[in-house]
This record gives sequence, C-alpha cells and structure tokens, in this order.
Amino acid sequence: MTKHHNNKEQSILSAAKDEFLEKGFDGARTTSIARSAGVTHAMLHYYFKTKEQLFERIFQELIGELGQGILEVFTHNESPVKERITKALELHFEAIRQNPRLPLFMIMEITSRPERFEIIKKVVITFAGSLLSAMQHDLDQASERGEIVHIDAPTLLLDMLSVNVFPFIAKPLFEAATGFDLNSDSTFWELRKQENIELIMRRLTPHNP
Amino acid sequence: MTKHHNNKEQSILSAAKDEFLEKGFDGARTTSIARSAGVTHAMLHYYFKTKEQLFERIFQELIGELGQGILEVFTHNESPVKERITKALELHFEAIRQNPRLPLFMIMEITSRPERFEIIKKVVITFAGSLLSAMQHDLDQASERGEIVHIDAPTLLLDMLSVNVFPFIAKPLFEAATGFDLNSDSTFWELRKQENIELIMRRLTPHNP
DNA sequence: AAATTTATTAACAAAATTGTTAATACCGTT
DNA sequence: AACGGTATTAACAATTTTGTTAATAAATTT
Repeated sequence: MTKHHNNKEQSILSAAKDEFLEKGFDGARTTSIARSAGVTHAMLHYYFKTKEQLFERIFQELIGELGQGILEVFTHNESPVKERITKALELHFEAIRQNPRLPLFMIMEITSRPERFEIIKKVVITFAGSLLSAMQHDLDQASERGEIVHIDAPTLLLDMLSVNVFPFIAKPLFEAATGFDLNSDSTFWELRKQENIELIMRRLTPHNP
Repeated sequence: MTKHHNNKEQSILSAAKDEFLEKGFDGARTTSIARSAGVTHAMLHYYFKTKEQLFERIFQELIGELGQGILEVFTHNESPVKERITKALELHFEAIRQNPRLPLFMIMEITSRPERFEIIKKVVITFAGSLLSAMQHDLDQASERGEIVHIDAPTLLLDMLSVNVFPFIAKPLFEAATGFDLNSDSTFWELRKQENIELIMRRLTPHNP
C-alpha cells in the first residue's frame, strides 16, 4: 500500500486545510473540499470517514504549527531583555505572516464550539504557565537594574499579542477602509512590524533616562 | 395589527441576535433560535421568511450599533490631542465592553463570506475617510507644537484598535490560560483599559521633554 | 357578531449536506 | 496470469436543516 494514492489523500488534506481555515468547521463543506481537491466526495469519506475526523486531523496539524511558532519565538538567548523582546516580536510577527489565518481560525473555533476545545486550552496552559513565570523573572531583574519600567508579564504579553495579531485579523476591514490590497504590499507589513516594536519598546523604556 | 404578537417577534429577534453573535451565520440554526425564543420554528419563518432575511435584519441592527459606537467615540471637543485620544480610547473600550462579541462577529462574517459584505465596507469607508483626515490634521498640529511625536493617523488608529479590540477577541484563550472567569472580574478590564491608555500615550509622548 | 385579517400549530416537503455501499478498476505480489 | 488487497466511482441512503402549507385560533375591523 501507501504509494500511488498519496497524492489524492494529500490534495484532500490540503484543500481541507484551506477551506477550514477560511470558513471554519461550520462553513466548510465536504463536497466543496472534495471538489477543490479534484476528487469525488466519496473519496474524502473513504480516507477520512467523517467531516469531524477530517477536521480533527487538520486541527491537530494546525495546533502543531501554532506550538512550533511559539517555540521558535521563545528560544532564549542571553541578550538584554529589551533585545530579546524585540526579537520575540519580530519572530512572532513573521510566524503569523506565514500563517495569517491561523489566529482568527483558532479563536473562531473556540468561541463557536467551546465545548470541544479542551485541546487548545491544554496547549495554551502548558506554554503560558512556564513562559509567563520566566518572563516575569527577567522583567523584574531588568526593572531592578533600571533598564525598563516595572510591568506584569501577563500584561506585557497581552500587549504584544494584541499589536502583532490584530492587524492580520482586521486585514479585510483595513483593506476595505483603504482600498489597498495588502497581500501584494510587503512594505505595509514591514512598517507594521517596526511600529509594533516601537510601541512595545516605548512602553518599556523609562522616561527621562 | 401590530400589538399582541410583538413579544414573539421580539423574542425571536433577541434569540437570533444571541445565536448569530455566538456562532455566526453558518453555525446558527433556525430551529435552535426558535427553541431559545420559545416558539415553533414555523413562527420564525412566518415572521422572517428565511434564515438569510432574519440574518440581514440582525446584521443591520448590529451595523447600527457599530456606527453608534464610533460616533460616540469621536465626538470632538476642543481639548488637547492627548486628552482627546485618551477619551476616545476610554469610550471605545467601553463601547466594546457593552457588546464584546460584535468585533469578532463582524470579522468572522467578512472573512468567511466576503462576497456579501459590501455593506460593512461602505460603513467603514464612510467613517474611516473623514475620521482619518481629521485625525491627521490634529496630529500634525500637535506634533509641530512638540506635544507629541509625529505619527501617521492610520498607524495610530490601528494601534488603538489593536489594543482595545484584541483582548475581547482573545478572552476565551486568556481565560483558558489563566483559569480566570473574566466575566465576573471587572478589575481586569479596568486595568486593561488603563494599560491601553498608557501604551498609546507613551507611544505619543516625546522622550526627554 | 359577521367578516377579515393576523397569528399559531403540526405536519409535511424540499433542499442541502453528510455518509454508505456495491460493483469495478488498479496495483503489486506470488 | 491469478490473487489479495487498495483505490475509485456512481448511485444511493440517512440525516439535518430549511422552508411551506393547510387547517385553526385569535384578534381586529366593520
């Protein structure tokens, strides 16, 4: 087994990923996925049995990408806190840029079908717990030294997430407001990345040094 | 006509609003709406003909609330720019707090069914155009006077929206990460409001004055 | 209070979507 | 090339969801 069919199974997975990311579980149609993949929808059920199972498969994959992104971002080196945070902002921003639909998708699924998503919670809790305490430790040290103002780690983390994630979520609105096509506009995203860094750095830097 | 049925029609509208806000158009079920409203689902179709029409009705209502919120926020008075922006942040924050599901709902609908939503675009464009040019004018004046650093109005607006909107969108994730129930925690939201103001003010304030 | 319009219900119909099956083609192995 | 399994298709079945109807009740108008 396992050789000549792989392309079909793969193209179903790929089409499913696109459709689920764009429309969420509720909006996705197995027939539409099959059509995009160029296979009959019986094939889809042959490989993945049910829509729910296909979704679970994609969802696990996406959770993986999410975790991967987080890991890349918080690889600690021993530079000063402000540089580390700048680096984290950059990496995080680029990670979302690779997968701009992922954040909204996760949030959509959590809010529209909360019962099912203990899975996400586990991933989040696992990372958040250790991350926040490590962050707080570093932030406290740096503020003692006068490098930065004092700030709560959860507060800062939410600040960082807000500025990095929201622009991607609001992209369609922003495009509507300005008439621009942000897909073909890499300067916009570069400027946005710099702005986010500027914002967070100013938040951290003590006045009148 | 028009007296004794109003309660039923109203309870359908109210249930529909809740369900659409929570699950979006795709996830909402007319039967479930009818059940929540305590009426047979034939009644729903009697008053509103189709799911689509019921949705349109609710959607217009929500667009109205959105516009109302924006108007309240940008009522100009003649205080200094920094005070005005602080006030706008506060009002905007409170407006979302009244209707915390609205932003995610709008974004969900736009991204999952882009074709239909020229309506939103129109509202956004109408407000955004005049608002941004007024903002830019004021910002330029203030930065000439040295009150604030120079900044683009669109950049600042996106900063403001990011920090004010995202925490509400990410609420379920944040609750998962911390184990808190943010509905019954008004201090969290008060602190968040202050943090957002702090962030934006630091962004605007020149260093070493 | 008879007539007319509006509201309500239960049962039904249509449409859309997901899921299954049985028959057939294909592929690699012996 | 016969065998055993996997892949594929088309046609069908089940389920879910939306939408309709015809009969009846309730209210409003005359």
